[in-house]
Amino acid sequence: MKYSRQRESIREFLADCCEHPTAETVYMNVKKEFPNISLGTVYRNLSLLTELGEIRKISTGIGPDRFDGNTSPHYHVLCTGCGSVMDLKMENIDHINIIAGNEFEGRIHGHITYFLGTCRDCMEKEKNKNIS
Amino acid sequence: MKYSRQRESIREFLADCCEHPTAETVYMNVKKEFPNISLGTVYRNLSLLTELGEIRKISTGIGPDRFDGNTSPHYHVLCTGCGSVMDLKMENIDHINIIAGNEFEGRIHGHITYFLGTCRDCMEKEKNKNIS
DNA sequence: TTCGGTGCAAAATCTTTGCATCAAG
DNA sequence: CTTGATGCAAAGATTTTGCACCGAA
Repeated sequence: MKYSRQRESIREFLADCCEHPTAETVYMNVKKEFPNISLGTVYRNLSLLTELGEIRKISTGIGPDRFDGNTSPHYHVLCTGCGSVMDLKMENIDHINIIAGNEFEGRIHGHITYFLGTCRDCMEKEKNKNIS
Repeated sequence: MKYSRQRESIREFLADCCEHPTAETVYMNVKKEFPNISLGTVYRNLSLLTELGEIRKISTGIGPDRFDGNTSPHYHVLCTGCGSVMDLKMENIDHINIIAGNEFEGRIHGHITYFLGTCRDCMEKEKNKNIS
């Protein structure tokens, strides 16, 4: 594959970014370095990097897809209050693949899981609402 | 909520349908009974029924959302070969919510999980390809 | 020089919505 | 009657793609 400065910039942005930006957010940020970059290029490179396994795509079905520069195996929580996506520090749960495979007449390769929850900030807000 | 024959037909189709149709597929089928029904009405009712908990929405991020008339707790496999979505008979894995909550500074309500796999048909096809 | 990558804009895909009309209560 | 639901079509939101040009090798 041929090198491209735009792709490199996207990769770097995702590596440094601890949130889980959408394509649009990546676009806005990479635009600072490459004012002429187009959204199409961002999408093309995000797909490419996802296929190469250099970044991960997070699809929750709620709003646009998000991307994660951290490819080490880990899970996410989607806060149902504010919609933010956070990393989750937790032990491996790959055993659920075995459980799923027990009565399935095919092969299970893996799973996609994200948790639904309420983040600390939203819990605060709830608490304050109940007081007032 | 006011009764509507269209909504009832959508609900019935999903209850009888053992696949996991997309909105488009629901539309095509309900059209047999209500030739004038519009896709907008189908979407409106699918959202409504999902909110009421009478059907479930399955978002995999691959292709359009799918819907499931079976609301009893169960999991799905997405065949990476043919894209079909199948029910999975398996024991409850709600303990992963506890695991996820252990080091999270908020509350975990639940999880969305689907498995990736190869269905029996696609395994057959793979086998035949290797022979020929 | 070659060929893959880019920018741009148009299109494709999926879903939601405004509005006049229809039908359930 | 009243009000929510429908049909239709237009618009929204997100993502993909065709094509001429540019830049990495």
